[in-house]
Amino acid sequence: MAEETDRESYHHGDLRDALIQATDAILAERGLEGFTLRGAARRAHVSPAAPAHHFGSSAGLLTEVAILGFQELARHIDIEGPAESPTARLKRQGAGYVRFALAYPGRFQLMFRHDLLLADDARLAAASELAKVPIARTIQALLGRPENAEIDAPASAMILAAWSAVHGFAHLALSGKFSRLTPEARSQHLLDELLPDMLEALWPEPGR
Amino acid sequence: MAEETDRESYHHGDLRDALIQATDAILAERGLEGFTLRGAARRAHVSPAAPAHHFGSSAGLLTEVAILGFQELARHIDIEGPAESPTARLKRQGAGYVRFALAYPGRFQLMFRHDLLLADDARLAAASELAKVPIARTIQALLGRPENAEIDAPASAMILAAWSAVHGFAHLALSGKFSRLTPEARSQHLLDELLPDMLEALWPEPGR
DNA sequence: GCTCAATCTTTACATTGTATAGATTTCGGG
DNA sequence: CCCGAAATCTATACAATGTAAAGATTGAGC
Repeated sequence: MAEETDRESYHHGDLRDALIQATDAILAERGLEGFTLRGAARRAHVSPAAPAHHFGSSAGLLTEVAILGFQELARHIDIEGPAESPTARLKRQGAGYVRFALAYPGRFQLMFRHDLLLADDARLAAASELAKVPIARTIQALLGRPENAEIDAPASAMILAAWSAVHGFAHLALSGKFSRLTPEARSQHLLDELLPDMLEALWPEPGR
Repeated sequence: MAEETDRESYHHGDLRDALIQATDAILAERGLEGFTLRGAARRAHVSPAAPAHHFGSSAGLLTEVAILGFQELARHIDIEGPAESPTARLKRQGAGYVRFALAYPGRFQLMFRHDLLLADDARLAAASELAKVPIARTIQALLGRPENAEIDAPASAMILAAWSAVHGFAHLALSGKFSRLTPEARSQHLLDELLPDMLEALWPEPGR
């Protein structure tokens, strides 16, 4: 089975982007386990060694996809909503975090597999931090801090708590630890029942 | 480089257990990325195909190791301690969870990689549930429920919250998301500072 | 228009998981 | 005791993977 390289011109034109798109598509269709560097190259109609020139290695390509993933995650968290209490906002953001993880499990799992990524890539670290910003802002409001106040120790602990709780929930869900339900019904049940209940247990809404 | 199979007798004697031990040792020494089925076979001085007869596949062997991991995790959580408030006990158990993850990262990561395990193995599921029991017991006490009371919805939400928080913390730590510190100092800092602060933010100790 | 660097292919290699078939040993029933 | 069958392990083989090395092709700047 020869590698399909039926292309009109020798040069691809925009191989770098094509490989990133191909990888993202594979993650969506077959999950992280379904990804291989050669598979991505096939999908972009280039030879197995072509990706190396643009990304150095498999980890280089995956790092680019992970960066896009963190940016997309930030967008899922930072959704606009009605005027609401800080705790309600925190819950909506937490739901956004988990909704992203369940909707794009391949992307999400990749983003935290630092054995597959260029661990000390500055842009990756920056993108990762980016996703934390909206949560941090809400926590500050929840603690009654003024806008743009410095993040002190209690606030930082609370941010870590919120992040860990939703991340742990998402990761446990994707690891199959909540799976007594059918796969289709599960996502909705997780988002509509389990997650709100958990968040309510951690940050009770005053008017309840 | 031939596979080393210098053994006095044709049969190994206790290959099944030897392979489990070899795998666990590899996880400890080189992490989960360092594991290969052939490597485990080499370490047990048998041929590459020998494991298949005892475990069917790589996932079969790893599942056995994961089961042991969950049992060991349960032991790390269920440590005896001085008489204390339920919140204090919950924090000690949470610290046990995270301490296990940081001390045995290879094991811990494996336990939640259901792409590497026999996902619907009953014994694995049981071992996984086992680790949740001590936490559930403490939550019941924290909510003022009588001993051996049924777990109602609020309790279940709280258990999920505690589990998710410590699991998320551990997973984020192992994914390198807290890594501004040197690797040696990090574990202690995480366990002595960050984690207690986070748990204190979620379950404040009355006398503080 | 020429040169050179960028881009991509070809080929090759070590390594992996595991399927298949054969060798060796153990063990229980006559 | 012994002998056939089952259990256990080896040998061989194969398709796939990541990527290194060397060669082919193209485009961009002078």
